[in-house]
Amino acid sequence: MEVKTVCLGMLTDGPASGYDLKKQFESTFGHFYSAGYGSIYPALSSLAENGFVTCEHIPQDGKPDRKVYEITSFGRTCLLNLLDDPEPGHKIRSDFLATMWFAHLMTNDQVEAVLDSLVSKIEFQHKLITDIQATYAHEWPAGKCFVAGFGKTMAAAIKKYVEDNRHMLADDVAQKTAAG
Amino acid sequence: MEVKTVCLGMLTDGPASGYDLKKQFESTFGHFYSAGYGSIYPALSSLAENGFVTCEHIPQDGKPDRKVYEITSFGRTCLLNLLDDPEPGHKIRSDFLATMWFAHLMTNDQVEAVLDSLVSKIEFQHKLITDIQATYAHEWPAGKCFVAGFGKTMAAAIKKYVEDNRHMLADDVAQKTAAG
DNA sequence: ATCCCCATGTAATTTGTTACATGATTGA
DNA sequence: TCAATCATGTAACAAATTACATGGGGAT
Repeated sequence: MEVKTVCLGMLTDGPASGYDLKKQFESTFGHFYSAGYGSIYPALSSLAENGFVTCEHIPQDGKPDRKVYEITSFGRTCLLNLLDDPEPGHKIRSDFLATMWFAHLMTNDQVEAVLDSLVSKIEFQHKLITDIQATYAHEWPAGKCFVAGFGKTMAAAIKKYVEDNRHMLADDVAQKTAAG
Repeated sequence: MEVKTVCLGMLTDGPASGYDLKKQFESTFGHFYSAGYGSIYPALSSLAENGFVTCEHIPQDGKPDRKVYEITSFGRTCLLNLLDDPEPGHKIRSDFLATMWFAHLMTNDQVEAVLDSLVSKIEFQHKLITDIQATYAHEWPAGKCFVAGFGKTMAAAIKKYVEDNRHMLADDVAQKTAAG
């Protein structure tokens, strides 16, 4: 699913600016989808050009005009078609796991540092989702609750797996050292 | 981490062709990193051009020459540097979760179909890792065991989460129907 | 017959990332 | 005074995906 489609979907919750959408990409979508301004702004322009959304320019003092986008009924219809894929992807691109695959080529300290970094990122992610849930979950439809719960469950599973199994890696390095 | 680096790393297990590496991307790397021929062949050419690997052309009858690549000691040194990043990424790009985020815009049947598709993909992935473990785990260093275990644990956690929580989504659609 | 496996590669296209460019307001 | 927040956008670049192009051998 491209950034365009996600932006269009986000606008079903009400009108918003590119800046607003970026915040949503960082918060609620942070654990499964990312997009920067360089993708969002062109996506919104393109959506507006093609009549999926309308754009209202709101002048502000000292800042560029705030451009608030609103989904059109045409946009809504198209969104439903775009969401219709019965087999949406779920892809992991993990440099972390790729690195661990080659752990035997690294020093114990390097491996430990990588593991620590992952755990702290995952803890941050878990906390972020928890905070967002506390604020918004009461007004969310089931799908959003499902997604947030998914993120927390994965974060918890990753943390537990790493903590339960990181000793394997240390042991392996120790053996290398003993053998070498 | 780019495809080039992963290919270089794979070659530390011994000489291999692009075709061989592709199989590895589909099997052991399947759950966390993907690459097609369109990325792999150019990556190997580039590695050879820059002296990270050597290439032996093995003539075959009826088929194109098999090109077997072997890592050089220079390539090995560079690989260690490339693996040195203490904060490797771990990114999810989930059209599945994005779709579920908008579940309230979809019909119950659509949501169910998406969920079924994910579960069957995840089951396939879990089985694939299990089969590979059965064949290779005894000769694997700890890092590879860690990565395979990670994949299985995630697959199991996803399956359980979806099965335990999919009723939420059905209920939500039922409410929509009752309300509309 | 037909399909899958073997085996390589290029080129066009799509997509996204990063760096650049600007600049006022607000709170610590 | 310094960092963060607000607010937009373009252009260059990097990277990967997809489609195209070829073709024999072996199994069912």
